[in-house]
Amino acid sequence: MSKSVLELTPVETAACCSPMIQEPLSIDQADQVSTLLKALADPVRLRLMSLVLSHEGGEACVCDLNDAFELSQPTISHHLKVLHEAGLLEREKRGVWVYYRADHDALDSIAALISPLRASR
Amino acid sequence: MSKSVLELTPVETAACCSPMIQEPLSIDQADQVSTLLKALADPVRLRLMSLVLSHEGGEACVCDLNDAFELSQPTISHHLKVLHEAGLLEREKRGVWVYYRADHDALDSIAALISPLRASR
DNA sequence: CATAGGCATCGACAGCTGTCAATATCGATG
DNA sequence: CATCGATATTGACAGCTGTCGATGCCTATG
Repeated sequence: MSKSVLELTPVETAACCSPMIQEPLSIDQADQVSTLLKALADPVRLRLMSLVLSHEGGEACVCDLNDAFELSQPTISHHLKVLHEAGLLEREKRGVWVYYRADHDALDSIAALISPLRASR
Repeated sequence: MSKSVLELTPVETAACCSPMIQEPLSIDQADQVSTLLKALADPVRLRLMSLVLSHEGGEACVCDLNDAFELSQPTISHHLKVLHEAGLLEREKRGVWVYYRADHDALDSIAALISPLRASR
């Protein structure tokens, strides 16, 4: 999933407009976007994303992430898996440690839908 | 809930930065944002939002919305209630009909978090 | 090669979620 | 005031989700 999930027509790509304002989302578009939003719509996973994004180098080791929560290690591992399978986090194993970094294509897919709603009246 | 749910410091409001990049989300911020995202993270509710947003006048009658889905009337009513209670849709009864329109403050709260992620790297 | 530690997977379980049929509510209208 | 039509509420149920303890896998290191 290296390409943006949400395919936009030229009209939809215009600065002012989003598929959500320009015209109703198709069923397929809604399914794709909701998959991404479901992955993000959890307080633990939001904090995981923000920890990775704000960490130096834009990546964080699982060991660091575990320490930021009062949750069991399997639970954090589960949340990281959800984010990874949704395409929001990339995983890289280096030696004993596993590092996660944000996948900006997936973030773009969400932002492309949500951002244009901001300025509209 | 007429005020933005997500309070931003001046630094966070700067054009380039989001709380998610600038520094990790607080637990409270994550809880608030995830509440909004949970309401939005459903294909039916995404389509409902887009139908309301793209409808002329920025509002839509429940009767129109029901016709757009092959779901029972109580199910659509349930989804509208979820969006309304999350603060994403405003409800107004006029005569026999009920009209829904988007609450742009709530949409701003989400966009303020997500939009800045778009340009980053 | 035995051990230790970092991380993932498995199995279980309580709680939440989406859906529907049935029913209630409420305003318009005859 | 009796009825009808537009929405909401209720109750029920299957399926999904977040969490944990136990366990497995893999890599470094002695």
